Amino acid sequence: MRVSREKFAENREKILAVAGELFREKGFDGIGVADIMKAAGLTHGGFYGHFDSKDELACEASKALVARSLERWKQVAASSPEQPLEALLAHYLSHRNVVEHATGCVFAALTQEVSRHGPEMQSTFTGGLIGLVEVLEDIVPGETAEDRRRKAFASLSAMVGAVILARAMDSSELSQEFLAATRQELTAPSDTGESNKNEA
Amino acid sequence: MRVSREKFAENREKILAVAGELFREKGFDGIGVADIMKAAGLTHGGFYGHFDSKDELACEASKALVARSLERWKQVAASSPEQPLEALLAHYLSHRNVVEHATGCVFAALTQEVSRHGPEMQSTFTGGLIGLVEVLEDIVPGETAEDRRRKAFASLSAMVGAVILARAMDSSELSQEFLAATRQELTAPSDTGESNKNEA
DNA sequence: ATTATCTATAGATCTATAGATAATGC
DNA sequence: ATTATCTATAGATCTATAGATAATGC
Repeated sequence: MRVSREKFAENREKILAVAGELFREKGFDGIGVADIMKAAGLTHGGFYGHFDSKDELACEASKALVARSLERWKQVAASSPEQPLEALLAHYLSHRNVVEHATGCVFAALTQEVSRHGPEMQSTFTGGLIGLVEVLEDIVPGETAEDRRRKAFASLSAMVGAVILARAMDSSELSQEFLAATRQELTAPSDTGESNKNEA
Repeated sequence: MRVSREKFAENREKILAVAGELFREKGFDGIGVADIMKAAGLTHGGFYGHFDSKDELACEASKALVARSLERWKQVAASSPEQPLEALLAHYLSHRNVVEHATGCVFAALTQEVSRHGPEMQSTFTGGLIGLVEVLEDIVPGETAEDRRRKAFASLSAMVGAVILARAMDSSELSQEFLAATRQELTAPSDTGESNKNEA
């Protein structure tokens, strides 16, 4: 029954990968250790050779997901040097990210549970989200660094918020409306009433 | 042990009120029927005289919270006829709404769990969120109804997103930055690069 | 010999129910 | 007599552990 040292490391990664999907799909409380191990092709008892507790798994899986998400954002932004913001909005505010919970954005799936967990998980999410803000700071328009930082925080709020609200809709038309409206406002905002007062 | 018909109705309301707070604080899966009843000053077994199941309670409590939230938004907007949007942003993007989960916005607390529940709860949240969009449609700036509807969807995404992300931060300075940036961008957006090209 | 996994289970927790209890309301 | 609540518990589920098993690696 024992496996090689290499296979052991592979099994750990498999558990982390499967847990990352199941946590995003069902929430930290919505899936048990036994079912995660079964999905990884292992038995329940073997879990505790890899992790001390379910909470440790939740922290490790979150770290991996947050790191991967940040890498992905940097890739997408770098892949379109002409229009990095537009590329990121198209990537993030997508139908796929609304319906595919298990493989979609970790922040859109699990952020509301973070404050109910320990400080380690909160630290992971804080670092990841500020990382995304820093990606946005370099690509949002704005004359001063202060303008861009403010716009980065507000844009990230709108992006994650739009996907979370789109996921709560019971109609795909309404989901799409959250995505399209946010995408458009973050690229070419309509009149704000603060300037260009050329109303009828 | 039996109580009057009037007290029975009072007890039901008490259960709904206590459940509304505990669900928002700990999530639907984070609190049990026994603890909800204890918090309401009743015993576990008595619960099933009021509701058929925990899921029915979750639906009823959500309906009440969503309805109350919508009422509150209308009140706040109506209370400042001169600057209804500014009043709503100040009300919603507040420190209180970040730290007081049990009494704060139901959407900032529970929206991520909605898609894991049944269609009834999804319908409740959909109706509530579209109600908030309609409140915003009447008070956001914009020349056409289409502009305002788009801005309403995008603004709601940003508002709810900002509170959710602020709640995940492990530093109150960063929480505040999400709130302040979103509030400012939704009232007086900075340069977008699409117009007013007066850069250095 | 060491160790990664498996089988089996302890102990805790959770939803829901059954039957008893006692106060209400016809 | 009806019924709202209480006590007690059944049955399911979940985390974590103990001890057995068998393959690896010194």
